[in-house]
Amino acid sequence: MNQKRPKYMQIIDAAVEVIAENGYHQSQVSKIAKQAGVADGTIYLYFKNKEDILISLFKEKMGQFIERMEEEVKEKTTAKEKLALVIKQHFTLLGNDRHLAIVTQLELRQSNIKLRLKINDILKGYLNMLDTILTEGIKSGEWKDNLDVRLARQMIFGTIDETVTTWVMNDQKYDLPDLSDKVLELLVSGIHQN
Amino acid sequence: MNQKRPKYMQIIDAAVEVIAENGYHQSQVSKIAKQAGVADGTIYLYFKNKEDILISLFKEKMGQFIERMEEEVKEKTTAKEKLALVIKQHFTLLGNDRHLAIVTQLELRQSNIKLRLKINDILKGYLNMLDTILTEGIKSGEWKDNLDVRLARQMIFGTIDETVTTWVMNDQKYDLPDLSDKVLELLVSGIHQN
Amino acid sequence: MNQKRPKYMQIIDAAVEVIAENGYHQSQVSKIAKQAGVADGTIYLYFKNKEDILISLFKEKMGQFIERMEEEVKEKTTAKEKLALVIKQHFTLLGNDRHLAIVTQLELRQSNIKLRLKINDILKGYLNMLDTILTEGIKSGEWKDNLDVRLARQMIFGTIDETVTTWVMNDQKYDLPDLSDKVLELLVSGIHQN
Amino acid sequence: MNQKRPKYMQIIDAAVEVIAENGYHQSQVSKIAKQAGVADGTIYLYFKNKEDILISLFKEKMGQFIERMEEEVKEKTTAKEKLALVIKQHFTLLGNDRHLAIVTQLELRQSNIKLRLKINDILKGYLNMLDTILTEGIKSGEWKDNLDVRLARQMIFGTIDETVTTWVMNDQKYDLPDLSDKVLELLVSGIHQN
DNA sequence: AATGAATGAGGCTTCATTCAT
DNA sequence: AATGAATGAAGCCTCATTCAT
Repeated sequence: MNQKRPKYMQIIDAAVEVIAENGYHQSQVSKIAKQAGVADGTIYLYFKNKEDILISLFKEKMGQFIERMEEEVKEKTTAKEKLALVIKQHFTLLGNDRHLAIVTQLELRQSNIKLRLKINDILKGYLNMLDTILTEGIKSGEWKDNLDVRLARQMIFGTIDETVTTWVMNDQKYDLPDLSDKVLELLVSGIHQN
Repeated sequence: MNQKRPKYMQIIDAAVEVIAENGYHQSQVSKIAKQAGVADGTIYLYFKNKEDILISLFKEKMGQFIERMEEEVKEKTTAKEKLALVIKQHFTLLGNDRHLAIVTQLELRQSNIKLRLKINDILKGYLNMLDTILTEGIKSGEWKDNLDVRLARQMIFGTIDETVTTWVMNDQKYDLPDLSDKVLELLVSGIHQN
Repeated sequence: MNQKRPKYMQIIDAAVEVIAENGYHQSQVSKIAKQAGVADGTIYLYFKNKEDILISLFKEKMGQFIERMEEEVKEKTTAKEKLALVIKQHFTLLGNDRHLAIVTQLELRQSNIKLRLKINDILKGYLNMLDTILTEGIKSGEWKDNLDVRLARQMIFGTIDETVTTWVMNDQKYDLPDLSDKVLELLVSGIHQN
Repeated sequence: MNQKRPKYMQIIDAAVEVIAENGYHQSQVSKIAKQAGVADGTIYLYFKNKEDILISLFKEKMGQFIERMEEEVKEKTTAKEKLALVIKQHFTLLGNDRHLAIVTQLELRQSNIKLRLKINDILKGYLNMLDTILTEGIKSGEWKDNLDVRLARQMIFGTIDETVTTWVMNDQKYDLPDLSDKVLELLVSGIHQN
């Protein structure tokens, strides 16, 4: 589909760039069209409306990322290895694409609730994957057997998300993937001595 | 001051209610004024502009909360007790005020970057408090001595924040303060067996 | 009246100063009240509304000036002497009071048509005086006997007014009363050789 | 350009009409758009903001007039003939377009100082032309050789302007171009006998 | 499939005026 | 006579979307 309709991805990539550079509220459709090298009206041949651009953007960028990761996770055996992979990949994806990181961590969150609920739907796959890893780890005896999976998943996702956001807000001064091991260790062992 | 200028808090409370019920982008100044029972122009006797209402809202509600908590934290002795208090209080404040929770977790995040940076400034006090608790716990031997304080703080804040947001997005179906102990335990001991 | 109600002139003088320094559209009633050292509401004990301040301002400042000049003109004998006096006095009044000059030449003209018609009413006395001087000069043989009094008056007033306005717009760099003789000569003899 | 962008002149002409009929402060953008038969937003495809409409209005109407007159003046030989042409044309332009006369003499003067300074810039061409005519007349011996050019120009412009304004304020009861000869004679010979 | 000129709804803020004290 | 907190009407401009070409 993308090859047959090359302008589709062209517009999405333009949107990421424009939003990252101008901010969500300064990213008018006309600006995205200009950056994509198409007319304003052309946008509406590929997307229903502006919101659809943003949802599609998230779906394309994160959806593909999640699918790919689900594949790779299968190749790991222990739950800890799987969790390590998720963290590493998450940090690597955004650590290598500053524009995408700015858009997902800061700009896209300025959208209205309706859009954010749709974004959450896309994230469901990610969260389900975390749940699976957690459930497997409990079964295998790696994790506590009385672990509250939902809370644990919120801790994992909340920690990853907050770590990326802080990194973005600090102007990406340090290397994000470098933090993977320490974050994994924190999530697995907590902060206490021993 | 608030007693001498009753309309100040009156407007802020109205803003919380209006934003929680109508959403950030559907909360016109005129709507807030009507809810507060004052004329539109009266708003501008107490606030510089619309953005100032939102910053003041966050400052009053969260700022006071943070100050109060800093006092209470001093009365606890161990770092774990202090962390337990913070989590409990945080969940209790927002768990008891659904409107405020909606506003802080969902609506206020739709504001522009400039406003969010000002909100972050107010949150600094909270984050500093967490850092202090972490540093003390390291000194006292409660926490790992090689703990990365910044990452640990991001885990704690990210977990608390994500837990509240999930609770809000699930229409507050369950009791938030009830989760305090489990969340504390997760943060302290991690997810692994033993 | 002015001595019994000292705040009346106090407010008018404040208005001149505020308008000269801030411009017509930046001269809010509250600013004038503050400059006059009275409360906003007090203004309305002395003036019907904001427009009334401006009309009164012009009436007091120009009205008195016109009356005084009408007296002084009587003491002169020839029409040319009378015209010379008018020009000299006009230039001197405004040349010595830069604030008043700014207000009458620039700021007050930004008022709406209704106000300007009222200002024109006050100027009637001035224009009538010019008409009288012109009529007398024709009778005495000083001026052309086929002189169109209305046109001649428009030339005289237009020239004086334009001269003052240009002086104000040039930041009052040169001395205005110094120009009196040359302006008189131009009006009397025109620009042609001989 | 005007033929290729017909809406540009359409909007300017609408602005003249609306301002002449409703007054400067009652001429909302929406009213001008309605009169021009376009949507409000269309205004902003052709003008930066409301002020820009007014500046453009003056530039188009007076600017073109000045340019045309500069051409025609060249065809006259004596300074007096040139001055006669200027007066005649000025009176004819505004005498034939009552709406434009109302706008330039009354309404546009209510604009703020910033706008009026821009209008003055456009008038510079006109004033320079007067200066040139005066300088040439001095050289040719038509005018006094000790003539103060600046003052003479202020007399000429002030007289023309005041004559038009009086005509407008008197509801254009008499014929303006008819006054040209008498005004010329006054400016050239002054008011005195012989 | 592509264009881009045209549309028109919608809200923050100012400030002259009032009136209870 | 004096205060000053409160009122509330009113308009410029942006930008997502459409549609004739």
